[in-house]
Amino acid sequence: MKNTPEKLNYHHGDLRTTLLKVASEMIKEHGIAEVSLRKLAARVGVSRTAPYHHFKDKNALLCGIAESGFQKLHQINKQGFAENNLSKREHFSRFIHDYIQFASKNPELYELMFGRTIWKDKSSTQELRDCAYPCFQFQVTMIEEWQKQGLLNLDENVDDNALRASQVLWGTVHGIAKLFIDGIYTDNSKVEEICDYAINMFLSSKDK
Amino acid sequence: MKNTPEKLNYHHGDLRTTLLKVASEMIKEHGIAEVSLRKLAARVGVSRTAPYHHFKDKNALLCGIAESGFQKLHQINKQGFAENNLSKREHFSRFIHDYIQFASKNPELYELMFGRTIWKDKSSTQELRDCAYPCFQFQVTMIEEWQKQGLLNLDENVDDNALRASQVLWGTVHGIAKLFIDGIYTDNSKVEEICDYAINMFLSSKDK
DNA sequence: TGCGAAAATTGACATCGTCAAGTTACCTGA
DNA sequence: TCAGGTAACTTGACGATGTCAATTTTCGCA
Repeated sequence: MKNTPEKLNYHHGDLRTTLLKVASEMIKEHGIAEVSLRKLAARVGVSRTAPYHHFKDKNALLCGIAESGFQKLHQINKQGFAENNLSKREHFSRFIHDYIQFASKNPELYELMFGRTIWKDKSSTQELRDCAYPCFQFQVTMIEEWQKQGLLNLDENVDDNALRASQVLWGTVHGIAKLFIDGIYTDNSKVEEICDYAINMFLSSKDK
Repeated sequence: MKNTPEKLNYHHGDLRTTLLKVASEMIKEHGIAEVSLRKLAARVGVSRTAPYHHFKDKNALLCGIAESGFQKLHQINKQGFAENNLSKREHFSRFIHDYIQFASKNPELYELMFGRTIWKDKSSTQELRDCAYPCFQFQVTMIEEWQKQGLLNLDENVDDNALRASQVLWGTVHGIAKLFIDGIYTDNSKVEEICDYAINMFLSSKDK
């Protein structure tokens, strides 16, 4: 019944959560650039400086939103990896497709998660790092797994295989995602096709 | 002798060029975010609105800078391609390394060239597009060439090979570049190594 | 009941992009 | 030579933004 949150009260009650939620919506709908603390505060029905009692500054709030993005992505990866009626090739394929799907469906969030706004100049929050690193690490571990199983078309002469393979692979999906998100690749209907092509390029010949 | 440009004159003489030059320096030294029209104007020794007589708005000025970036990149690619005492494998390798080198050495410029500031929302200038598309196209053509020569580890079942291969390949280098530039990959000393690994992954087995 | 801390507010400031109106310098044609 | 138009440039102003400082309101606990 009380679905419409009444802002009668001086104390909002759960402003922090509300700010994150509403800001996420604003980002999703109008893009990161359109989010200002003042507009956000207005939309929540609170004074312009109220958010400062819950976030050190704008950057901290954005980090908070990015956190939830990493949680979501991490969860997606874990789900895919846990799917146990798939061949390793299918697992690999699913990982790539899931990743790109996530990026295409949440372009603004993805931009925020990996954009320089946050990571450049060490402006990332400790909490964000605590959220993001396990997510990164999980991806590295997955790829390491496939690499050990000989799924990938890799260079036997390199020692540091696992790390390098995952760096290149992540680079590829990240790059494709970015090129789409930033409007350089424009034909969105080709996303999956490009992914499939990438997957094939990465597979060792015997697994094609 | 007259190396110090005297700003005595009401009419600057060549403000447009100067703005582009100084703005480029500012970008290179302090990053895109630190460039404001006002600071730029001040540094050039001109009033805050003077730039508006040479550029429609800030975005147009940034596009102007990006233009020169694409020209530089295009030139680098052409040079590499023209080098005729290299094997095709070496050509391919050089292309990748050159690209990443360019990105690492001009991170802020690269960010500008491919960032959403410019390409999102069709805010790119016509002149910029006239500069960028040939650059893109050249890359596609090069990759198409290597693909025809059977250099790449690609999927014979796909029709649209050339375009797809170039999209994936560009995605990879772009992604790696971005991950470094945006501060997610932090060990810059490993750039070349990662590139070499990528190159090996892309090469068809017989060419390794 | 009273009091301290937490939550929220208003006021203020600097910075920014950009518009409008005015001023200055140059160039061209009579 | 000079009149006048035009391009280059300037000052003034506006609204938006992030954020600080000082203040007020409310809550929860002793």
